Amino acid sequence: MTLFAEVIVDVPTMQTDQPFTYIVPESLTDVIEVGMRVEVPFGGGNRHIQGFVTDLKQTSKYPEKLKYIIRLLDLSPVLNQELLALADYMKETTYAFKITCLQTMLPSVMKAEYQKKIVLKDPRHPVKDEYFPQGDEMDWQEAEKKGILNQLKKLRKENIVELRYVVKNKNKVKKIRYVNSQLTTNNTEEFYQKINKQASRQKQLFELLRKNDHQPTAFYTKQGVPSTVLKEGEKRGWLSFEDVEAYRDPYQGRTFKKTTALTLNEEQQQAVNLVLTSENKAKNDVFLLEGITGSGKTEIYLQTIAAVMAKQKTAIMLVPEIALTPQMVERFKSRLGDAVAVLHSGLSQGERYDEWRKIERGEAQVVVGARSAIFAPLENIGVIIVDEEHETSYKQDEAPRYHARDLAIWRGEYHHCPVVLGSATPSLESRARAQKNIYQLLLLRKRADPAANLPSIEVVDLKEEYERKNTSNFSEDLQEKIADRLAKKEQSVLMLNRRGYSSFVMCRDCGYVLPCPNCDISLTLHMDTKTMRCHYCGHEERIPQHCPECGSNKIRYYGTGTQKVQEELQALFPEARILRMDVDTTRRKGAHERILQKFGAQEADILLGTQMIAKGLDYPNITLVGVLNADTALNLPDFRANERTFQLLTQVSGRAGRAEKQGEVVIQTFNPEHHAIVLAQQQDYESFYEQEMFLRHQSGYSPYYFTVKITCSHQEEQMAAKQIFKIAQLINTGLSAKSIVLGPTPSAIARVKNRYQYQMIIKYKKEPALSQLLKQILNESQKVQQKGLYVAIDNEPINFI
DNA sequence: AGCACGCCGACT
DNA sequence: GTCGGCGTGCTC
Repeated sequence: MTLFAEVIVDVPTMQTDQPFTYIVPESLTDVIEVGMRVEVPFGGGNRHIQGFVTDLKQTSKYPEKLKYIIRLLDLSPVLNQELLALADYMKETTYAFKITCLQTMLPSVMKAEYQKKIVLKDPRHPVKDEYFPQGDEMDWQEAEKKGILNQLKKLRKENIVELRYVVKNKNKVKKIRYVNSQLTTNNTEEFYQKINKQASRQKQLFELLRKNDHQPTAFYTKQGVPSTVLKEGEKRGWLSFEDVEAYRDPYQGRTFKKTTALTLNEEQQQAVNLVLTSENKAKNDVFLLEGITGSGKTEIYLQTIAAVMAKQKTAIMLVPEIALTPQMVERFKSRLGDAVAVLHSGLSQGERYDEWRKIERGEAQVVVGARSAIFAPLENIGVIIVDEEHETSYKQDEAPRYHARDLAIWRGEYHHCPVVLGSATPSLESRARAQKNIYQLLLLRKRADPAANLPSIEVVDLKEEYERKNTSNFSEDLQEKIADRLAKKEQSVLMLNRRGYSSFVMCRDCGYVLPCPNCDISLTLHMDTKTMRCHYCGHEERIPQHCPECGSNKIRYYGTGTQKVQEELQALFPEARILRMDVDTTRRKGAHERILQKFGAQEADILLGTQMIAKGLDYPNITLVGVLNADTALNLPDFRANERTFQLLTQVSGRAGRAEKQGEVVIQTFNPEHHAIVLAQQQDYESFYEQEMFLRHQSGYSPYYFTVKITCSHQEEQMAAKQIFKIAQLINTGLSAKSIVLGPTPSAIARVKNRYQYQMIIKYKKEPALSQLLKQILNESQKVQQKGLYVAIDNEPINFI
């Protein structure tokens, strides 16, 4: 009986985005399984590519003659039924190709590389000497370099050489060579006699082997035994070698001091109990854990996971990439032990693959990782936690544009387990769902450390500073407080908000920022066209010379750099030891950690940085936090600008006074009466939530409306524009009257990598046919595709720019 | 994506 | 008359 395999091939295009049927050769019928990677012939020539088996059947619908699977690339499936189903869900919701979804779920080493080779069919053929002096095959690229490609192409037509495609499996398993002693009480004396009296190294090895059996070769060479002597030992029969599979472990050799659970306060205990009760009942509840900074959310996670582990179940814990600091990893490893696998961007490809294998084999019970850790191949999941659930890094900004939070909820449903979304400042979307009882709200109002008080927050109006002719980045208040900390040998953290740098225009006298007349957001400065533009509706106007509000001519581009600020700061406090942390100083691997470590070790008085310092900083001696410019994020042309500002200010304020010493926060702003700033000062998330929801309702944005962004790009501006307007027409005729279409308009960065971008945004409440319409658009734009025209659909975009 | 097929300009 | 340019269409 012939077996057929449905295969998703590694060709990410619309036309090939479907399973292709292949015959399973008889030799593989017993071993092939759904979820394995295979090598298959595809298209003209002898082209071979990688594919994923998604189904096995006894019959084939496809009548033509089918091709055979060449070989299996795996011994066991790399994707189980759950993850294959998750890929379907991803495809539906992100409009990505199936193959892209599948590959995204696996470590990058599992994506095949292709090598094209030219092979001489008969090694005795007379052309061998001329074209194949060594061996009977040659890389295509090598032939190209040598300039003999055309000749070889001719030989191919004459059937003398052929093309061969090699699908290279990059996932290499690391092996360590172990030494097993063959010495026994019976033969030891005999071997000893055989050692040459002068051969001191051999004697040393002999003694070592008697005491230390089964060690890696490195153990012996470290003691001064050369590898040649080890080989000699094998020859003489004292020892044998054994290659043992090993993991590349980034934490190898590190020991983590075991810690025990901290005592929970009533609120924390209540949260743990509710989540575990849900787990016990195998319900797929989603909890929104809303807790002020320092309320001990991590301890709740740890104890919940520990309880789940005790039931022999597994857990996933997602954290934003930036929060995966050594401090955080240490906390998990030391509490939960070796069962913790950690996945983050700092790992090499090999390390990542090994962590994945550990999980896949069931050797890790807990996975802690950034966005992509949601694809951890765990079975029997008991709880999934998404920490800092409001973080935008959970949304991938390239295809497939998935949101890890959504996939976490999907997996929770699949496993009938609770999902915990944690944050001090939940996204409005999540908080709104909690309001509607779709999620269960768990509130933490107290700091876990009873000695720690919430910091006091002061807002400084920079307009007043300017009136007093202080045009520096440091208000008098902030300067005084920094001086005070320096005197008391306490630490300060200063944040320079770089978001939106120079992209908007503001009046230095009154803080007025040019808004869009139609959209309730600020206009973006486009230097290329010297205009102010709205990204939503396409409104365009001249750059103003005078402030429309107060008539001042001090209206200018706003923004400043960390380096400049550091110089200014150093001039103000010549004796201060300043550490700077921004993209420039953290580019090198591990630089981020080193700076934090240095600051933690009190080797600096002031840490000056961009928003990357807002997270994970937990040092007891920080008693002052200064935000130099709270406004920049506020003025981004994005309906989430208020939310981001509030989140950032809350986050960074939480760095101050985490222990007994009282913390102070100074927020410098041109908009002291803006609700995002006032409510951040009052540390009142709930009021912020209500006010912001009101604004979202008025302006018709998430969570009241769903959004989809469509982007067209092409090297020629006209092509991109033409296509987006064509799409806009299709959308406009296909949508109900209740939905709103913004644009099309050129994207904020009108040209990226020499491609012009146009975008439009669809806002809708209920549009059951939209998904189908979008798929059709993708399909058709592919059909009429002029070379190099790309259409991208971003469902629930995070960045509107 | 990448290959074959096919139809037009510059060469032996 | 042929070699090779790249526009089109298809891949189990």
